[in-house]
Amino acid sequence: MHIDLDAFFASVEVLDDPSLRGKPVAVGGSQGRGVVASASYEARRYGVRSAMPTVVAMRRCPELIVLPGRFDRYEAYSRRFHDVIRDLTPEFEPLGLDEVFADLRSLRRLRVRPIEAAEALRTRINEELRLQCGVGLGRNKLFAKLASKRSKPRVVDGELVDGAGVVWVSAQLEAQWLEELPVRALWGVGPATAAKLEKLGLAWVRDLAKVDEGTLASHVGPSMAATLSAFARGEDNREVVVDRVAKSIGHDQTFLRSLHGVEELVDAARGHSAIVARALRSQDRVARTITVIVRFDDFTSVSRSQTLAFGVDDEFAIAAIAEALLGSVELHHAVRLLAVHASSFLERSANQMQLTFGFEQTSLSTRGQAQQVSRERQVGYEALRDAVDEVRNKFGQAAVGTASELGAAGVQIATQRGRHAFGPEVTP
DNA sequence: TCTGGGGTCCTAGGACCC
DNA sequence: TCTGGGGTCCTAGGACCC
Repeated sequence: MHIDLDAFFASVEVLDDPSLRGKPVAVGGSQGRGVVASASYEARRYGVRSAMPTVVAMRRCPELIVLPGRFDRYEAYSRRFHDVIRDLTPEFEPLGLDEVFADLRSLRRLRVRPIEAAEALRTRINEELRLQCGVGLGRNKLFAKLASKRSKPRVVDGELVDGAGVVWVSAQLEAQWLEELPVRALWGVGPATAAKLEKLGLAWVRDLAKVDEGTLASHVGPSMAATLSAFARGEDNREVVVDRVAKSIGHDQTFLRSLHGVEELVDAARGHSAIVARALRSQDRVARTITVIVRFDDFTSVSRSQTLAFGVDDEFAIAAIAEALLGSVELHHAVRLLAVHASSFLERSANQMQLTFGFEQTSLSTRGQAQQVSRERQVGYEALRDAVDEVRNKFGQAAVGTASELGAAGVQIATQRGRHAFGPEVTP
């Protein structure tokens, strides 16, 4: 079973502000370089779509209401969504905040009928969460996902047409879809792969079934070839994976105005590092690999990464590594995006060594050789940092922070009542 | 019209070990 | 004197998903 919430972010915004109901609403970046993350069906009638630049969306629909997005709210709704699924079965796998795959095989002996379970689920999601959703039932992930897509409302000639809500894929329907769907409809086939297949004269799923896997592999690689050949036969052996654990954590930011020079980048990287470090600590994990990604104004990107022998979860340590990595990037253009990612996780308790205070003076040429830091000083620092984490968890991210995260403009403390600014002469 | 931010997975080359 | 094959790990880049 695949369940997909309709226009999720936009729908949550409408629930929280009923005056938006019936209006074209989009969630996404409203400023210069933003894109649409989610659009209400009213907005879709104008041709507004996810991933569309907001300026384009505004052109198509001048009265579009663009909201910045409140991910805490979406996460809260997502948890409630998962709670409802969990009542049916614990065997489910979320994909992002608004979709899940559920494995219904173990429900057979309980004599739960999939169609009835799907209908009941839809009713509960509608009544308890006040959200709409589509449900697909199929023999594997491939068909379940295609089915949930078919179950949804859609825009035809600018008019909204209701979906069936639940779609079950019969053997006949399987055959029909394999016959009539374009390759682009398949999971894993995006613009690049579709273009390659197009060149081979393979525009339809039925075409894939005729070409041998080896030929396919020489054009799209062995893994993709195997997947596509299987899909073309209606086969998909992907399991529903319960309790997937993240393999990387990162923070990407596209700047309103592009950055110039390594100093501006290093400044920005401090903020990124703090966000990544906080996420790491909240999950009691440390990362051995730190990656920076730089995207230039011409949209080319470069990445640099370094793997250490031990893990880090400290903003200063991560920022120091990021800074060294950024130093090896040739800045031939202005930079529109900077990302800092952490991967190769270890449990915090399994970590051999912690790298924290004082690392910023360490030359990275020593590659993983931590500067000797007095144990006392390190323990004191970690206690301080953990206390800061606690304050933030209780009172919000803006409650307390370091000056370096805020940049050269000085220390600013945001409160719910107002904003107090202190000049750069203040010593934090 | 001009391209987000959170992720996953794959590929290819190189270093290194046995 | 020149060179194998199996394997792991790391780095960089790219495609894709929501």
